[in-house]
Amino acid sequence: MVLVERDDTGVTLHDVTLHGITLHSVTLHDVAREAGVSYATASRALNGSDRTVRADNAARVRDAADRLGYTPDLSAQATARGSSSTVALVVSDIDDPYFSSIAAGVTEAATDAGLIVTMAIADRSPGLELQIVRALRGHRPRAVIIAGSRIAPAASTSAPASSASAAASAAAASASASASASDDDDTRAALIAELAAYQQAGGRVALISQDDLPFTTLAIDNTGGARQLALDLAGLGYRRFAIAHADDSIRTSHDRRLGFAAGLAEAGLPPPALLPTDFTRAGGRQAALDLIARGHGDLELVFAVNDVMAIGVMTGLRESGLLPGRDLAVAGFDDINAAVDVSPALTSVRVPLHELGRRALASALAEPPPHTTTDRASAAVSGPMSVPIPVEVILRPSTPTRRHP
Amino acid sequence: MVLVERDDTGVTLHDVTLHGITLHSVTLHDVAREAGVSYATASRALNGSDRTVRADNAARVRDAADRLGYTPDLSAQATARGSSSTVALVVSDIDDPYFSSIAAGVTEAATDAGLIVTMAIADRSPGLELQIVRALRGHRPRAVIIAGSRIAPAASTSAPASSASAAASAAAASASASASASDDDDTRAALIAELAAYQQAGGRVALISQDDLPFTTLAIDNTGGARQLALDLAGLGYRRFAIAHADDSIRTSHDRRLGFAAGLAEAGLPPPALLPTDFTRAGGRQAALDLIARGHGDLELVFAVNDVMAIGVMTGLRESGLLPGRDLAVAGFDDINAAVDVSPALTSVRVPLHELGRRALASALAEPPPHTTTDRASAAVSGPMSVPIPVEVILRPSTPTRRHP
DNA sequence: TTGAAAGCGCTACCAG
DNA sequence: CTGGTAGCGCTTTCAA
Repeated sequence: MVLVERDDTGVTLHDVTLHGITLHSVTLHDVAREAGVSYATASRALNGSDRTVRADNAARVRDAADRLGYTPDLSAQATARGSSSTVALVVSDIDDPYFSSIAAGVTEAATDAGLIVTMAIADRSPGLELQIVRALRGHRPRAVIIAGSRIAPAASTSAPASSASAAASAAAASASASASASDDDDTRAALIAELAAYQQAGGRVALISQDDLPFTTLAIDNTGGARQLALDLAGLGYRRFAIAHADDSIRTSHDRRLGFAAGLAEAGLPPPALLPTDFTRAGGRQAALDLIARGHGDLELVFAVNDVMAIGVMTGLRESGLLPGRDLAVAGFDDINAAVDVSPALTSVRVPLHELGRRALASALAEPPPHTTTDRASAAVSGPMSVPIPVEVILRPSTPTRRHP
Repeated sequence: MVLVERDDTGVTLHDVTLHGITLHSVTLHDVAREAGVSYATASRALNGSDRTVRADNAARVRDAADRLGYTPDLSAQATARGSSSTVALVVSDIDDPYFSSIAAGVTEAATDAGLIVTMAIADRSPGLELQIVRALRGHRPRAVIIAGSRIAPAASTSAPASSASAAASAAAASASASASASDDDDTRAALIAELAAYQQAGGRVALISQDDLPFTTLAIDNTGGARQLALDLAGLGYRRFAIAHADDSIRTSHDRRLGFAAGLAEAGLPPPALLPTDFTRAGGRQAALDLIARGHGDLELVFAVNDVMAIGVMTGLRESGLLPGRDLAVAGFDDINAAVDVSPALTSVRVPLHELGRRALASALAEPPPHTTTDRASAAVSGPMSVPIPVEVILRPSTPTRRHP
């Protein structure tokens, strides 16, 4: 199966015939022979950590290496070393600007660290997410970063807002959330177990925006940001609000909704009307359509718990013949790139998505090892840390200063 | 370094102490012992291709495997098999909706094929792209998909349109393109060599929208789409056009520009004014600002060679006090998700990005092996194929039907 | 500082 | 159909 043929230049080629395909590549062996040193020395010169190779030998090896076009086989390195040079990134939906910005940050940081990222898409399903994390184990990644879990599976999504009044729908949302609670809890427990095992095996994990799991988490200040937004909007003169939000099983939605309500209360304003819907652009649009269809009364502003929804709201408003910003103000959360592309530009709460990605990787890598051979207790001592990610309100034309009549 | 300890359940744990970190994982060895069969049999039962394991044995092995929580070490598998289970995806900028949609498609298809994708970001630099492809080799991916190369490096980007008249700038753009041509050519040649070597080694490659390289390519019908767009727009009553385009070294821009001009000619209309600028949102905005600043005369419509630029144009128009669609129509190309979020919704040429990603992976995987051991000539016979990707004009409110005065 | 050789976890050959 | 075993390409001890 393996035939080693030598040509006059001393270059050795390994031709591995496999399934009828001929692979062909330069190995460390070839480099060593070409450089006239041993296998071990070549290894040390090229990828060794404790560098104890004489300068001239090292040079000859490096020389031979790139004369031959040698690239270390990372898989082999990984098996030999017991740890790979990859990090795994799990996102709900790479086609969502929120996640693609995070992915950009993670990838950038990984590249800087000499790591390469493997990406998987959980499609907003905790079940799939769990499955992915399991499959990922096989790659023995140095770290796994999960962005955007804790999204209710499709089945448990709240009933469309169209079918009921705001108040009734909110109740329905809670009900459907508890209906699937036990399934969700199972998945959640399994994910925790999986991640814990992975961590035990030396892996690092960082979660983005899921402060309810016992792992290092980058916690976006959803509550504080929404609260501040409410306060700032009140300062602009707004008095009557509605919130387009998703099922409470989506922590992000839940926290932002509560934070916003808290800010309103703090400003001495009445509680907002609730517009329960999906956590998507379509959800936002539908919420707006329904709202206008049944009459929005004296409502002045709709806060959607994320920008994608807010953009949906703007679209829905327009389809209903209303001009966002003028007839009804709109605000979102996340400050995705598109926030400045819509018109009027969208007021939002800026989350440093790109930076968040960078820091997620950094935090994971910086995590203390699970335990050293000598000190098994240390792991328990330094528990999962929470990295707070501050956010910032960005006022834009979608919420113009309001002159009260 | 390796100590094997056996506990009463028969489970064996390998504790590998490395750099002071203790890894810990279940190997095939453990599974084999737990199931009471040989190593080889366990391997066959779990991941073998030619399945010749007695049913009861197979069952016992599977059983043991998930009792122990065994996951094959993919790196080890890859070294042993000589081929990995990953595909590499190189995109210019994952935070750009064009690429993130493609990435979603590739990832989806990869998951379906049981492959996992490693992603790298070339940051729109051919140099970086080359570097990445080189680094990727180490992972021995089954296939590499490159989306969006042939983007001029920052240094050779055309001069800002603001500094000159449209005509003069166009000349400048060509000039700067040729100025950096030799550097570009070097990089290009190196990339081709690298990819060819990779292919020789059994790898598959698919390129998206770079029909000038000798590899399987998914060729978006840029020329035809732009031509059809021009024709349709003419049908709507438009007569005087401008094109916001980028440096001609960016093939995509070049082809779309020429296709559009051809369509105009075909419709018996005068050639478009040229607005050379950057291939980005900022570029589009700047082009619009400059255009309005020096007076757009009787211009009726601006075609930007991609949606991101078109959205920039709309923003620039608004900043100049013009209403896109009413005062000046705007059209783009790509039909990214955001095209329907802006207002008025953007007329564009739909490129099936998600599907494109799926097909890119499929095409790469379907590629004939470079050559079999017996038939070295076959590779030359079945050269690189070009997979045409049809596009479709989508008319939206940013280009309302025009009544001529 | 170097070379020999024993691993890493797994696959695939060869006898039986 | 099964077990033994020689690889895969690399790292890292261990003596020299």
